[in-house]
Amino acid sequence: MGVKQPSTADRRVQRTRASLRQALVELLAERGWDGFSVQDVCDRANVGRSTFYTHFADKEELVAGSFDDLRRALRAGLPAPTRGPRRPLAFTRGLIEHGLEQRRVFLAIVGKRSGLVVQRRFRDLVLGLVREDLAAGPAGVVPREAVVAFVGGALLEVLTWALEAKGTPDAAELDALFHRLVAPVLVEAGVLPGVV
Amino acid sequence: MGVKQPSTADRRVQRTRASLRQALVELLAERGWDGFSVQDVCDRANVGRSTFYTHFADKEELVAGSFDDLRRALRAGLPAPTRGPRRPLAFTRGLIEHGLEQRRVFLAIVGKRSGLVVQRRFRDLVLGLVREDLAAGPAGVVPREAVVAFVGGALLEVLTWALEAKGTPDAAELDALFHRLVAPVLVEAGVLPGVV
DNA sequence: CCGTTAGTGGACATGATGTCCAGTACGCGC
DNA sequence: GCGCGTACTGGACATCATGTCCACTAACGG
Repeated sequence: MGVKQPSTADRRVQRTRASLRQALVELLAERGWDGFSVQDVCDRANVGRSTFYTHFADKEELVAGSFDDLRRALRAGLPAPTRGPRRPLAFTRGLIEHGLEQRRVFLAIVGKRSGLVVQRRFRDLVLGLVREDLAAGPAGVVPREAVVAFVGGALLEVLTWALEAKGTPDAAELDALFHRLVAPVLVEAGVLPGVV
Repeated sequence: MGVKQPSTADRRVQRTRASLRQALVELLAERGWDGFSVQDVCDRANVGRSTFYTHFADKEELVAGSFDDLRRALRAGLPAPTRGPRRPLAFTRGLIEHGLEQRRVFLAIVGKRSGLVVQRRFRDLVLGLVREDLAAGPAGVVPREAVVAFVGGALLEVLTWALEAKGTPDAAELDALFHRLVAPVLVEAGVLPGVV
């Protein structure tokens, strides 16, 4: 899997990797996943192609790290756990904001010019966040994973819809819209205490 | 786009295309989208590779036809419009049944060994069916397309979850589960007349 | 300041794609 | 049935991206 022979400490290594990641994100936004080759990434990053392969096995392995960063950012941005009833799926606000800000990149991830690996990775990230969030709540009547799939899928597609929409939607409104639709689902699933 | 110079009437053409489609579906189920080349399809179908290109521009164009067939099958399988209130999203039953029957193929379409084109095409198919279905209902408070995205995404992921689950789920139960979760969404969106 | 480690760039093998063409065989209409 | 036309054959070609390898150079860190 990992081909990372170079010792992470070395400055040269850090600069090389940073350049490559940067170039990758730019090219992804500009041309879509299939729109550029490893050679292109190296050209833009000013890195020899053979160097690329001493760090990453392929484009996919390179992109993986960026997703880890994103995941960390989204988890970090959560509001402090206040007292009282926790608002479920609070992370959606950050996700939606981030998505609308970095619209070009997210469109490349989620849109029709994406690549399977990228899309799948993003989907796993979103489903993972939903899963973690719901894990905190009470067990419901419906299988937990079914609810995760239902809610995660809905979130993914609503976000995609918003990103592909013509105008620039408002993050707050969009988040409210999603929560309006998802709340009754959580109640029905018994995950959220609601009108019994 | 279409490279179909051969006249569709000719028997040779029909046999050739049928063989290719058949081989495609088999290979898709066996090896996943990236697991085989145009050459492989031709070998299995007993068709010259150059012949392939006189019919289709690439693997993607070949697979497109199969999806058209699937869409037609799913629309045809709907119950006759009985009097009284129409049950919304009735097509899900057929979709789920079909998916569980043809599990291997569907896993190849929806699973992690799929290809972007295939997944995207299937997603469009499902969202299209949802859109058509909801179009029949009353306009709601929430943007129609948002509801389509929400419901379609949820359906896609629940189906994926079921297909990837270890055991063999029951189609009827699964359909009931989905409808249980989706019903309150339709009510909230104002698409389904419910408890006001 | 020097030894170690990373980066360079070019060569090479591989494998898939898509195009083209001359020859063959098969279906269709007469 | 027969022959005309069209589809299929298969192999050659050009192209392109991948991934590996290696001898050489540069720069980091102790």
